[in-house]
Amino acid sequence: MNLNKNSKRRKELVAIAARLFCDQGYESTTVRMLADAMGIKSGSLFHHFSDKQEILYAVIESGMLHAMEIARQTLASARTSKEKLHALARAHLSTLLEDRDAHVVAIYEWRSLTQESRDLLVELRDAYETSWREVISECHEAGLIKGDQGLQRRLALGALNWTVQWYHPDGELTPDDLAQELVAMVLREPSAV
Amino acid sequence: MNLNKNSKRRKELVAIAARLFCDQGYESTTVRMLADAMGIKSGSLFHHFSDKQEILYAVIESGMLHAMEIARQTLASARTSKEKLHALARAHLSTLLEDRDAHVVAIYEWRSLTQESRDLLVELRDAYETSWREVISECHEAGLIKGDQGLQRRLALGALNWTVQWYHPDGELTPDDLAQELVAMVLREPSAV
DNA sequence: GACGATAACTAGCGCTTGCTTGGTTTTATG
DNA sequence: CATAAAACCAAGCAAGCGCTAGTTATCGTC
Repeated sequence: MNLNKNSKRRKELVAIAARLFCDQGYESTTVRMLADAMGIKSGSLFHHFSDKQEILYAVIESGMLHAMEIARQTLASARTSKEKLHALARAHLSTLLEDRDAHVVAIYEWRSLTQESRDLLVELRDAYETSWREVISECHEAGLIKGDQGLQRRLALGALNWTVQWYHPDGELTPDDLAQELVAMVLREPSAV
Repeated sequence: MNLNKNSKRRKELVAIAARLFCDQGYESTTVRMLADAMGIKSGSLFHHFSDKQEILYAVIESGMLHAMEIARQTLASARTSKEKLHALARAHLSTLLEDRDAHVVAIYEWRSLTQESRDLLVELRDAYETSWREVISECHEAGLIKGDQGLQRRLALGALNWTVQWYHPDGELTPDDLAQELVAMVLREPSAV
């Protein structure tokens, strides 16, 4: 089996798997379907991945790493704590759209990961959410908002994650509108949309 | 096959199926597992349901019907539009907790329904969301809030539905705390928690 | 106590699943 | 241009899948 996790070929395969897992679900996607979509035979799949679950892990991990990178970049150019909150919301929506397949899979197929894989990914997610924790904490220190920070963070992230259920970027609402409205809700400011 | 959809026995079986589907996912739950948990043999399952997918449909339908009933009751005793919004949020959280299995299944296993089943359940869900549409519209007419009503409804329902991911009622936060905070966010009032 | 209806059982069919094996072709590198 | 590594293929195994067919127990009703 090829162990090079950063090979270009592997990334292609992971993206293809993400699409199938997103469209039909992990359990309903067979290794034969995956292989067909990848243009190889099902046996060849196991040259790239040790088993089917590892493909799922790779899909979710790639989505999370990408999300963290985008958040880091977007956050870099934000000054005030309100700007930072907006930056996080905007970055979150960006990855949810750009990398939709992987994130839908992360949300829906968590259960199919082995415990070991789950533990690894929980670490990644916690690292990501730390940015949110810090920024919301800043908003509190700046006096922009009061109350339970953990609750506010979870309600906000919930509202954002749920957008994969209904949001299509070809409508009237832009991702920026969504981010604006969410920040307004969290900071209890009048709606700007 | 037994066609009586309201039999007590069938409701028991549906509740058991809900638990297994919630814990392991629809595709990963075999008819043999279901039958074991029900205390019958796998063949006997098909005396009660025509196929596996019908069990999934029954689980989700029961959760939705229950949610609508709770919402109807809770709404009846609310007077002001703010009270109504709180009532809806509280009712939503109640069913999410009381009937957690069914709602988790509804969220995660939607994809495994046949198109026909999905269409039927979409009608139910739309009927339910109409309550939300009406109440949020009332809040706007009362001048409590401005902006895009559909966006606000979706962000609110998203935040609520996402609670199944993290909320455990044995912590410090009560469901009422959650409802209060959500209403405060939607109506842009200071946090009360 | 015979009857129909309900609910359960036994046995297994036909097919699909994830994965393995053993060997061949392609690609990259010194 | 020789060689190793990477990529692929054809074939198939063992296990498990949803579901069916035919049969037997249980129960209220006349």
